[in-house]
Amino acid sequence: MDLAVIEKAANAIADKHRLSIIMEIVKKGQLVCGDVCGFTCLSQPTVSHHVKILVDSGVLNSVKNGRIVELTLNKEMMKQLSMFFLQLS
Amino acid sequence: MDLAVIEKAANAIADKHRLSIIMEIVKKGQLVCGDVCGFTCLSQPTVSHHVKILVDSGVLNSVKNGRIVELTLNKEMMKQLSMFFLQLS
DNA sequence: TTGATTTATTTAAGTTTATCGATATTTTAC
DNA sequence: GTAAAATATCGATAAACTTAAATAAATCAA
Repeated sequence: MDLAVIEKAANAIADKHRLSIIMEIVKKGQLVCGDVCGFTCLSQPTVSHHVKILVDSGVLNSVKNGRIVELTLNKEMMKQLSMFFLQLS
Repeated sequence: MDLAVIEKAANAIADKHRLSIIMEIVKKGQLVCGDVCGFTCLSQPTVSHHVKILVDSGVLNSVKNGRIVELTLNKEMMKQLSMFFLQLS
């Protein structure tokens, strides 16, 4: 378990807007970037910025499909995080 | 599961120095603030600042014992975090 | 009580992050 | 090829964070 991975993932999660993106993906299964502008009050460049942080950290998976980007949760990362905190508890 | 709790805990964890404080406590069982100045290269006020963030977020427990502050891991919080990510995986 | 020790607070500088308007890039539709 | 749509990048600004020096507060020891 690489601590740098944990640190980066924690940083991605440690934001109100990014957490709400995660929870919306959990609810819907997947999202495209444009959806995020809808349920948050953020501009498109700001959404793009937050999505980049989530994807770069490994919290979200992104698949480019034509001109849209489909976002899903990286469940493998969720499992790793769960195991990490389980070991600490 | 309150998302604000998750956000605050994630923020506390999302820092190299704070993560190393956590891991040192895991290894040793407990620490006093002064110890942290030893194994990190941080000044005493900086350590105090980081410890405050960790305690305020609920990641660490602190017990004042005379003039020293004993720090332990809040395992209940670790359990909550583990469960949160387990549900997402 | 005086001096030493441990932690907290204040303040300020430097760095990073969040935000959005403007613009660019990529892809689709016509 | 042109226009529209989805996302990314750039540039600027404001807010937040990290850090440490200086200082304060609390407690212990002699």
